[in-house]
Amino acid sequence: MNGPGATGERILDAACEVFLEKGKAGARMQEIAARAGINKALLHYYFRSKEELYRQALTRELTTFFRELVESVRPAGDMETFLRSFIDNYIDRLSRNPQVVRFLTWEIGSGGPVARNVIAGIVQGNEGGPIYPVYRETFSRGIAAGAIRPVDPQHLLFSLVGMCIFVFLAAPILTAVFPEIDPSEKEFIEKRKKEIFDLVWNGIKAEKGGNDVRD
Amino acid sequence: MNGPGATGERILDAACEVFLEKGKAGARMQEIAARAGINKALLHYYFRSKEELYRQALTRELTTFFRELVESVRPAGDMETFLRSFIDNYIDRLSRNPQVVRFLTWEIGSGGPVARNVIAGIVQGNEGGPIYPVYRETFSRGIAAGAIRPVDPQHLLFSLVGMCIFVFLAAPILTAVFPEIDPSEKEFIEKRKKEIFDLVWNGIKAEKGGNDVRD
DNA sequence: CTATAATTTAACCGTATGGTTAAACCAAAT
DNA sequence: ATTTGGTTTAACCATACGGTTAAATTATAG
Repeated sequence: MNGPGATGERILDAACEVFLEKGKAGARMQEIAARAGINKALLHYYFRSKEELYRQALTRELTTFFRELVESVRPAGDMETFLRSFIDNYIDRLSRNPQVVRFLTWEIGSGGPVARNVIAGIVQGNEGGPIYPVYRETFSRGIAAGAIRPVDPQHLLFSLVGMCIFVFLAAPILTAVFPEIDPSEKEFIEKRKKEIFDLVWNGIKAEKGGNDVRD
Repeated sequence: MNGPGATGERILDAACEVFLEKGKAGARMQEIAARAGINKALLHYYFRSKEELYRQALTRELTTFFRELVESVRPAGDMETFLRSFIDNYIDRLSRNPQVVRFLTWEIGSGGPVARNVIAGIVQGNEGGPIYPVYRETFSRGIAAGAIRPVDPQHLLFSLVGMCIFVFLAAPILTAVFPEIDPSEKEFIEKRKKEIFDLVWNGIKAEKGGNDVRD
C-alpha cells in the first residue's frame, strides 16, 4: 500500500500511545494491534516481538525529538541571546511533546537501556558534529570574555535541563500539590520561560565592573 | 514474632526492591515472596493483592522520605543560609535515597495516582502545619526586605527541585552521554550543591544599591 | 497443655499473554 | 491471468501469572 496510513508507521504510532500510557510491561500487544486498526497476526508480521516493537517505537520518538532539539542549538553572538533561545526552544519542544517525556520516564525507570543508546548516539554524532562541545565552547568563550561568571558549563547544562523538564515530568505530582497550576497552559509556559531565564541570566552574568569584552 | 525481621516489613522491603527494579506491571509476586524469604501463600496472607502491596510499599517509602524532607525545611534568619540549607538537605537526601527517586519515576510514568495522594497529604498537612506557606513566606519576606529580587517563589521552588533532582533522576541517560560523571560519587554531589547554590544565589540576591533592610 | 496465630507445602484454578500457524482473501503489479 | 505480498480469520499453544484453598506444621502466648 505505502499510502499515507502505511501500516508500519500506524503500528508504531499505536505502540507509542500504549507504551507511554502503560509502560513496556503493562502494554498489551492486542491493544496495540487494535489501536493500529489491525490484528495480532499482522502485528507480529511487522514486528517479531514486543521487545523489538518497543525498541523501534522508542527509538523513533527519541530520535525525532532529540535530533530537532540538538539542531536548534546554534551558537549565538551574545550569551544572553544564546541562553534565551536555549530555554525557549527547549521548553517549547517539551510542552509540545509531552508524550516523549512520559515515554522517557518509563524508560528511565527501567534503567534506560534503549534510551542510552539512542540519545548518546544523537548527542555525540549528529550531522553538525558533536553538540556538547559547541554548547561548552559557547560558555567558555563567554567566561573568557568576562561576559559571564566562571560557572561550570556542564553543571549549568544539568541545571538548565532540570529546570526546564521538571514541571513537565513531575506534572502528575505538581498538580496534586498545586491544583491551581497547569503545565500545559500557555500562560504558565511563558511564565516558566521567563522565570528560568531571569534566574539563570542573573545567576551567570558578570557583576558590574567586571570585564565586558566582546570578541 | 514481631522481632526485628517482622514479616510485614520484610515483605514491604522486598516489594520496594522489586517494584523499583521492574515497575508495578513488571514485578512478580513470586519474586517478592522469594526476596522476603517466604512463599506466595504467606504473601497473600499479609497483602490481599499486588495492587494493595504496591500502594502500601510506595506509601511507606514516600511518607518516610518526604516527611523527613519537609521537616528539614526550617525558616532561617537570612536568605543565604536558608537557600544553602535547602539545597544541601535536598541533595543529600536524594543521593542517599536513590531508590525513592526511581520508585517515583515508575509511578510518574503511570500518572502517579498513589504518589499524588501521599505527597499532597504530607505537604499540606504535616505536624508543623502546611509546609509550602512557610517556604513562600520566607521568600516573600526576603523580597519585601529587599534582600532578594522579586522572583516568583513558586517557580523558584520548581527550579530548585528540578535542578536538585535532575541528575539523580536522569542518571541512566546522563551517564551514557557523559561517561566521566557519576551522580552517586561524593565529589560530584558536593560540586553539584555548590554550583546550584552559586547559580541561584547570584540569580536571586538583590543588586548592589538595592535596599538591604533587615527586619 | 492448649488455643491461637504464623508459616509451609503443594496442588489447583481461571485467565491473560506473547507468539504461532495455516488457510483463505484481496488488491495491485506483471 | 497470474503472481505477489499485505491482510484477515480463527484456532491454537505453552506458559506465566495473580490469586485461592486446604491441610499440615511450627511457634507463641495464656
